[in-house]
Amino acid sequence: MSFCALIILDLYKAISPLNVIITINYYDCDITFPQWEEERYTDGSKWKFLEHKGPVFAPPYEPLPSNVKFYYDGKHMKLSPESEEVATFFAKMLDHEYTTKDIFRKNFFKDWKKEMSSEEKAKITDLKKCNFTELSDYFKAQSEARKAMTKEDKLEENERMLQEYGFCIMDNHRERIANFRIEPPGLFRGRGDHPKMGMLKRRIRPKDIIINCSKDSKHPEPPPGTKWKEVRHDNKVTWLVSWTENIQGSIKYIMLNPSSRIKGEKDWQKYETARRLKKCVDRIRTQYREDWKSKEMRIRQRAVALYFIDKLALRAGNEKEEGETADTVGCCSVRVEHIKLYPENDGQEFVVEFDFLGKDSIRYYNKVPVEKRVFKNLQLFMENKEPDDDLFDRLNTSVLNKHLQELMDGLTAKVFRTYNASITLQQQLKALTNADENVTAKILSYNRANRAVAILCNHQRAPPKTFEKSMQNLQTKIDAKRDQLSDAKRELKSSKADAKVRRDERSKKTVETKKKAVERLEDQLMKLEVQATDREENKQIALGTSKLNYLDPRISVAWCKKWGIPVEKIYNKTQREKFAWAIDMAEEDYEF
DNA sequence: AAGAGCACTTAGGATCTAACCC
DNA sequence: GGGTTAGATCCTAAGTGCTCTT
Repeated sequence: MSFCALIILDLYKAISPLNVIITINYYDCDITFPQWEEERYTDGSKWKFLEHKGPVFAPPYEPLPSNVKFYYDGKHMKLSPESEEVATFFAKMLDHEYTTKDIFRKNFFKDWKKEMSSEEKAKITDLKKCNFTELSDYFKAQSEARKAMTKEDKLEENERMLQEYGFCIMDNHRERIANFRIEPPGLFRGRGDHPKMGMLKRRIRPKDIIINCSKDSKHPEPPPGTKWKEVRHDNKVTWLVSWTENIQGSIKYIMLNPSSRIKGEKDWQKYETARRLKKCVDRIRTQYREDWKSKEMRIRQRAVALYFIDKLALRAGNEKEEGETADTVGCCSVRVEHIKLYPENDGQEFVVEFDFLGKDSIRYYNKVPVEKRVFKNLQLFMENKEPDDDLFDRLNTSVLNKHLQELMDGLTAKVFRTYNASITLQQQLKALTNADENVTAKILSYNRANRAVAILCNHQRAPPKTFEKSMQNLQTKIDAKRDQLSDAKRELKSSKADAKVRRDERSKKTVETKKKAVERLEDQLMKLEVQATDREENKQIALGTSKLNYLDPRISVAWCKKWGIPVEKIYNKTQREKFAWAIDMAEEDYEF
């Protein structure tokens, strides 16, 4: 490398940590472009050039073959294609609990009727009298048939679509698109107790679609005989395609993959903000503790809420429109009914019990001892309130974030979650990693550190359906391995005795072989045992979310380098692509 | 200040695929 | 080589937080 190139590269490093990705992509890109400068935009624009092929629409509806029949009140009934399609959506979900729920059925039936012809509407008046079983069986058979399809056929089709629609050109790079397929029509499945479950999610047509690309690009053509809603050239946003969804009226987007420059840079920035919080978190903590004593109610509420956000990694808790979504809360929207105060509980003083549904209707349950001042404040906030009143009636997320912004540039409630997650990982890794242990044991330590974060952030999962069985299977394997090991040890012993008597090369060799066998078995047994521990501890905990969204990847990369663990053991291929910037940047001494 | 709209990140479950076991 | 299982990937809902409007 020439001296000049070195300087440029170095400069690059100062500007962007992503230089290597940029370089790699540069060579990967098979289209030549005017070489405008790689730079961080300072005017809020996100790109200069953007070209893509537009979205892939859901396949059109294929009417049922005539031998697959729908029955109403025991009698065969031929449905119009429009209402038949909606009927198939219900039929496909027949095995799901959803279809037994009152709200789901009510919403579905209401929307279904809108699609029916007037004759159908007159006839079909009771969902209970509808028999979808032939439809359901037909789709089950179809999915079996698809499974039987050769791997090659499926793969080829997918690969072709990916190559054609899965990439775009943004500035100088060919980038992967995250979701280039438009969501197919179907029945809306909200999470938890959602008031809109079962409603018809309508089919998206070209005239619903807004295309975003640069003026000087070749913009995608709509399917023959159709038109886009709009083609715009807004480089202040990162999305390529958008449409408005009919259930909540919100906008959906097609955006780039996490491996893209634009997402990677944002991700890196997020962790840099969290690191800046690290530098001033002591000051902020001192300040909110001081504010617990404030004369002003709103300041006390703000300070207590912030304490929870910091200590318990709660989400901010924006207000939600009633009746539009499931009833879930975060910190600022917690209600009196969601907490219980115990002046004394299990030998601890000033215990607060939290019990509420958070994001995705995941239950947050926690009993925590708090400072006396916090406790007294909570009592005060709850005075003369009904159970369904807001605990923090003088606070909302925008008030809180405005305050945080004054404490540190770029500080918002969610930065605390990122900060506390990452700092916890770093501390736990330090505490749990044992230099003398082997790679397997170290990885268990890593997973335990990861788990501590997942617990902090309340990342739960439903225990896998086959959990008990798979634990049993593993235990059987462990038992078998133990037996093998004791056999091998016995053989080793006897071969040693044998060698002592014979004193020849051949029996010495046998001893060596047997020794190797014992070692191998010991190693295998240990791996199985570690696996069992890991799996048991992970039963209801999801590690993925924190790994992907909250843990500064440079901490993990540095840990791998420090202990000689291949990074592949921690991050799979997709994750390595997403965190390429960190893998490139972080040295073993990296400190969050 | 409240509310709506928009853009973006975060989330768990469903589905697919590859690895493993007999 | 066929069935099972674990892990990867896909899907899209559900959050956060900012800006613009009233």
